[in-house]
Amino acid sequence: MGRKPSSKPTSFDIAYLAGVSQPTVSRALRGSRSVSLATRERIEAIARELNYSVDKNASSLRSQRSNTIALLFFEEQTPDESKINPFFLAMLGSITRSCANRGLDLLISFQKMEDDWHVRYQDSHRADGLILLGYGDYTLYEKRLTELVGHETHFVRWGSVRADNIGATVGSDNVGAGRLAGEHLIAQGRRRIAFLGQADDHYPEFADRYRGLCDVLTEAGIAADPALQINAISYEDAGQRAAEQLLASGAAFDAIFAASDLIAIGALRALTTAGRTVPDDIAIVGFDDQPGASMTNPPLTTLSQDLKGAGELLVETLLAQIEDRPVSNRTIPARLIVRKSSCR
Amino acid sequence: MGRKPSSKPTSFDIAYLAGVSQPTVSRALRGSRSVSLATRERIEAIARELNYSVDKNASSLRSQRSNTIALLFFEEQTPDESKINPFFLAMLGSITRSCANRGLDLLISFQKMEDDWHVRYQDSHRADGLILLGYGDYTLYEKRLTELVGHETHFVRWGSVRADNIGATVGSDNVGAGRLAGEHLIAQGRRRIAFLGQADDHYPEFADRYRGLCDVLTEAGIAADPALQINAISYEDAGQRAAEQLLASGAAFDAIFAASDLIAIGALRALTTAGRTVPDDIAIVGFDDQPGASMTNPPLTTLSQDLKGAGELLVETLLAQIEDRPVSNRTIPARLIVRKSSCR
DNA sequence: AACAAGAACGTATTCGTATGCGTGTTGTCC
DNA sequence: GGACAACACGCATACGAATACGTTCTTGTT
Repeated sequence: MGRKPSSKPTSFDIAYLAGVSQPTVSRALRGSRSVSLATRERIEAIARELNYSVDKNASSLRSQRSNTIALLFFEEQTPDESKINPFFLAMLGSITRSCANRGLDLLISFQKMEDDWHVRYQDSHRADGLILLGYGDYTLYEKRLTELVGHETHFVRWGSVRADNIGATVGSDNVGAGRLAGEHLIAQGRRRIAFLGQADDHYPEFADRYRGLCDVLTEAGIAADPALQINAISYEDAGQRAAEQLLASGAAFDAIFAASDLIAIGALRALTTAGRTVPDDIAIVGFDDQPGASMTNPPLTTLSQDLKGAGELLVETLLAQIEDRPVSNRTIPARLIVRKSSCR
Repeated sequence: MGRKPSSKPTSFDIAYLAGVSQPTVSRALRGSRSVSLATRERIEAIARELNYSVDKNASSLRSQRSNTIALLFFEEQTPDESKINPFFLAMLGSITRSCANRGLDLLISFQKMEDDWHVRYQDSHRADGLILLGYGDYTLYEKRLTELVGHETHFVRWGSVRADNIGATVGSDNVGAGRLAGEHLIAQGRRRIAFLGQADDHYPEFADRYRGLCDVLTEAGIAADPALQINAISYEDAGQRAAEQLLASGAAFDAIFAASDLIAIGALRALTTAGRTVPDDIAIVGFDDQPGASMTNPPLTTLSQDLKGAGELLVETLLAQIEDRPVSNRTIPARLIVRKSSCR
């Protein structure tokens, strides 16, 4: 049995004071059924009084479980600025909340892909698994992801959910969201709907949104016109340039579905500059409902992704993987937020 | 000596392969001078080949050092949304970078103050120290901070740097920044400069900015008019209301120094609505240089805080405290960004 | 009454690394 | 040539909690 309760109390100190052995303290505090209620309550009282807290390192070492997950951001852009995508920041909030609710610690890093994540986080037992948040060209990362799988690293990523994905994926139902946008615009009497955003495999989420739009157009008996799809990555300038390009092409259109709010805002500026009015001449629908979307002129109709649900699902999926429960990819429905920019 | 190199290699496996003892491996990998160069290189080669990585838990347990710091956000507002202050998000980026450079892990949490931080993070040896980022009424937190000091918790906070602060503090030179704003406006020929922002002890950073302005006015032989100071917390509506109040008061003024960009943007809107032109009638200077400050109409003159330096200094100060080196409060100079809103 | 089963613990050991202390070997200087 | 220091390691153990495996009482069963 331990002796004098020194500076930082250990489970031995508690054991001594409670007149039991150290393992009993450990069991009691973890709520094991094999400790009598009376003993447990006595131990808990002493622990509370001493302000005892389990040593995380000792606990993790013995149990081989850190109850910590690592959140890794990877973006290709970001020259050297700490200009983080606002969408992921909101996601960050939602993930921290989910973790806190489950008693998990959260490590974060914005390190580039060059590093050996599995070594740094999982092999060193810092974290039990990884959540990957990225944006941009996914094909660049496939090699890396394959490596992670090879090392039996637990991870979940946010992105476009497809059957052939490497690793577990959670993402918005981008196709469904594209449909919502299309249906709404058609209901508003629009027929010539342009899409501003990359539509190739390098940006699968954007491509999915475009596909949803095309599906709905086809079902409504409207042919999707490839001339109305203009590439744009998710920045205002890109949106502005894309809209200018669309205007310059001379193609007729009465609506724009932008793959992100930033693109939409850029397009809005280009249209206004060109003398087109929104929503009278052209309806616009954005994507993300980012702060500021409601403050444009006119306020932007957009699609809101369920970030709270996303964080929850990411953590839940990762946990399932860590605990060897069956894991499946999951999508989360998006919600249409109707504002002035799409309604005459 | 250890035996068969099993799944996850340990220092024993390496020791066995290198024909040395485990402690020698430990020392070699930590770069101890008491291991010969030849031996160290041999060990390093084997470690690399086995993809060995030191077990963080075992290491931290033995050395009583986690090489991890915890970043805690606390805001009073935030209904339940994950609406994080953009300024702190930028700070987050800068802090993660500093930590990465020093090989530190970063834990983050948005938990409210109710929790026992010192217990959760330091007493459990999750982290060696805490960085506190907050906004709003500091007086609310003093009790808590005193508690942290009482528990000998290592922490640094971001905020107004004053001699009587509880705990180590790092912050912008708000007084100096206020002076910069004042000097600039006076140089532009302005004489009646209003200040929009709280100026009481509950928002010491704002109060400091106001004081810098007042100092410079006094030195220029201009009496600071208390009627030109209107309270406002850091939101657009607050800024708008404050400006409306100022207009309604009938007080003459030819410039506004807003305690934050959000306040400035709100004020800008109020002025425009009231038919005043910026910068011809009224010059405006904001604070923070937040993304979007350059996109207002006219673009906003503002003060930019050195976030990169801030993250660096926060981490450095915390580390000094952890390692028992002398710690002193530090301020960081702000930089004036001149744009159209303040120049005729 | 004898025995099985379970409750409620204790004992010994384990997780993987870091560190205090001791030891053999070499070199060197007078 | 002997003494002493520096070097390069090994040995034993500590860090603090979790866990495999017994052991001791109860209690119930037939």
